[in-house]
Amino acid sequence: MGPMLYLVGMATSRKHSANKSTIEAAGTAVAKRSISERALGQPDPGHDTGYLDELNVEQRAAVEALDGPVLVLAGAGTGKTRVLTTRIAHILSTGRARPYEILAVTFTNKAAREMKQRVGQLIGGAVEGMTWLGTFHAICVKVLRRHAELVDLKSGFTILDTDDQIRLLKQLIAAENLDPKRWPARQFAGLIDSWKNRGLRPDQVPAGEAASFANGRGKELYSAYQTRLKELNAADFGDLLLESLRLFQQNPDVLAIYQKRFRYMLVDEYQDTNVAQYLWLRLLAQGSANVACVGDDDQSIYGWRGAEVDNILRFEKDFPGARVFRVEQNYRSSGHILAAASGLIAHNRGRLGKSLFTAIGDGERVGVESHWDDEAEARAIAERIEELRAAGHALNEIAILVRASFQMRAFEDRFVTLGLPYRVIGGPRFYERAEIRDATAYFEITLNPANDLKFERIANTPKRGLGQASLQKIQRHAKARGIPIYFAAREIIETDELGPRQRRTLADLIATFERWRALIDDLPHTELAELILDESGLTAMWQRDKSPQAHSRLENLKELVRFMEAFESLAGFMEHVSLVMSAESESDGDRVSLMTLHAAKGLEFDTVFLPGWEEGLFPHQRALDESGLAGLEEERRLAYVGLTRARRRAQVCFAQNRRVHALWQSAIASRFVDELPEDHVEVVEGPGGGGGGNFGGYATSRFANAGHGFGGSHHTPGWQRAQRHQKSAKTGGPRSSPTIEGELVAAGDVSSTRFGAGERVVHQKFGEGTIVEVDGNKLLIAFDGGSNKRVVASFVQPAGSA
DNA sequence: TTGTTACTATTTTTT
DNA sequence: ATAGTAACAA
Repeated sequence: MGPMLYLVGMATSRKHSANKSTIEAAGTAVAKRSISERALGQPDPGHDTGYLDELNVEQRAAVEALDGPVLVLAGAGTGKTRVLTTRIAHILSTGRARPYEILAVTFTNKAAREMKQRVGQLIGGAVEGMTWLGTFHAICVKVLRRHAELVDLKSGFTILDTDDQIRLLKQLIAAENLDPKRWPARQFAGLIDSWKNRGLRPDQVPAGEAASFANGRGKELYSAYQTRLKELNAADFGDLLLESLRLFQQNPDVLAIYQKRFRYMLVDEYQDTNVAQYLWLRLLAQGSANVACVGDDDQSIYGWRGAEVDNILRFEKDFPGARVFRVEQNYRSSGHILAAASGLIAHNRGRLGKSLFTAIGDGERVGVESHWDDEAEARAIAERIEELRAAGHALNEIAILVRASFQMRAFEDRFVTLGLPYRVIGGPRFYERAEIRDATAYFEITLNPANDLKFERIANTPKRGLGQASLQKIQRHAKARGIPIYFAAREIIETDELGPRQRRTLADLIATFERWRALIDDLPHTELAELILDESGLTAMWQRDKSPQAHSRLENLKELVRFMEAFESLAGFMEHVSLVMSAESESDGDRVSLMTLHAAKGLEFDTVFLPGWEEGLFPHQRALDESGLAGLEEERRLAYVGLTRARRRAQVCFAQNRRVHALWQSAIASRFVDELPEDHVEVVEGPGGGGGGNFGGYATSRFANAGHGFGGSHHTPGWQRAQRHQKSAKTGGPRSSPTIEGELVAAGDVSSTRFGAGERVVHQKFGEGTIVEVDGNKLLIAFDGGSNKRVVASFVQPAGSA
């Protein structure tokens, strides 16, 4: 069905007659396109603009509109980054600006890196001159370091990470004699963050909101927090933006410098900007007004952390004379997938409207399938993956996108038992891991003893008998003398304030730091780092640790030192650490990717599995409760993002029963499932097609629709239902028999293993255990953690073999 | 000061 | 269920 150029998606927006014309325009685009494309295909005489030939008409128009405000609405897979990078190349090659006169902002370091690299491909070494290409935060830091004194900071200010922030807030809450249980620091951190996202300083917070925390003392507390930050010469992430905004607002002369400097401005993912970023940008754009924002309102999925879709919807009003370009040819997905995604997103009301089309052809329809529960779901998907692999598909081209990270467990369990290589994307970032934070805290104090929060972090890590009692004494002394804790500690060891034992350990610690500090200039920084890791006892601490992750933590520490080699000095490295909170390294091997939908934005795969499309989970109940219709629409955009990640195959599924927390709940299909346009969907119906051998019970756990599921086929005993009613069950089936039918796969590789029953082994995820039974290449292991699992032999190692 | 037990919250996540 | 945290006891 369908013409070569497949047209999909209706621009659905109540407003703008413009959208109507979009539909019509899209209708005629097929014919017009090829003609105008040919017409424009001729190289523009005069300039060396070969890079423009790579673009289609729409992209090219967006690139060539250099003057004045421009909004580029670039749908999923339409070459958004290409437009941005080519635009930069165009500005440079037409001599409109020098590299350092272009401001290009992204949200993530990854995006910044990619942009830099791709601009480099277009224009060569000149990218190095693009000093103002980076994340909002990185650019703000750069500005703030130059003018720190104007916002009550010193140029060497430190950037607080989340841990530091929480620790500080805890202290403040305690100082105000508030019940830390009733007023958790975490929650307050979130509140402050949301204020900062909206560009609100303490005096600007609406009274009602400020009163909502700490018995109405929220505002005072926020204010106290800011004061404390200045005392510590520190800024949190929100401050980077907020303070540079204040800098511009309160110092017109400084603002003028940057307005003049940035002749051209480009913003990536504009739909993700928050109010503070918007205000910041608008101030700067009042200079040259050559601001180009690229984004897709349909992919705005970060509303919950302050992003304002409104920014993109309002663009034409905010930037008078703005021109809007739509880039609508999708180069990623085949027809049915794109059509399904477009049909789904058409249910949203507040959107600018786009009609994506693809020339790739119809391809496969989007599969819709239901399963009995989350385990059956994982089993079925893993099975499909095995099939794809057997058919020659690379695992790297397969992804499973979930709504919430707890869903990953079922898949991980399944993959581990099958021995299917997978990788989890997202999760705790490298620099957020405890061992890395501890290590960097030691580095930081060596460089900068005045960093109180870091000192507090490691004073008793590893445990050295300096508990909170001692720490409090030091803190009190520091406060009384008005000096940083480190120096207070150095003074207090001269007194009898502490017990003799604590006094000695503290003196030791301080002396060690002094010794390290003396070595900064004499020792290569990586060697110093290794020395610090050893002498601090951190290495020993993890070597002693018997938990299954201890080994990987040690690996991480080694990785950290390796990572440092890329920097010139310890100080250079530390500056980097505070801003670049990611260091992905493991991209090796052919693996299935497992991640949240949020983490998937910007990625693409041949095959995408979208499990868990159930009411309450997706759309998530909380999104609905907290944000109503807006929340629902954001969830729908998330579904849209998920579908549009797929190039050739997308498989949606939902479970009829899902364990939420501890108890089983019956689930109903997500409304999004029924919003998919029927013509582009392939429903896997009923148990009829099953009968896959002896394991029919699992192979046939596919029902057309939940709700009507006559789930009681031969292999679905009543215990599930029983479970639902009497949620007492201690040994729910899943736990005690995790992998009854592990035989389904891995049958090809039954070579005996080097293991025997009774041997001690280590598993990366489950820790140590004893082999109970050997069955081909699969081992039944009683893990010390108390669980019995069946695991493929290649996933374990003999215990004790480092 | 450290280790134990009780209690609670549990979407998404960058900088 | 479970993990992370906070109060409590040794």
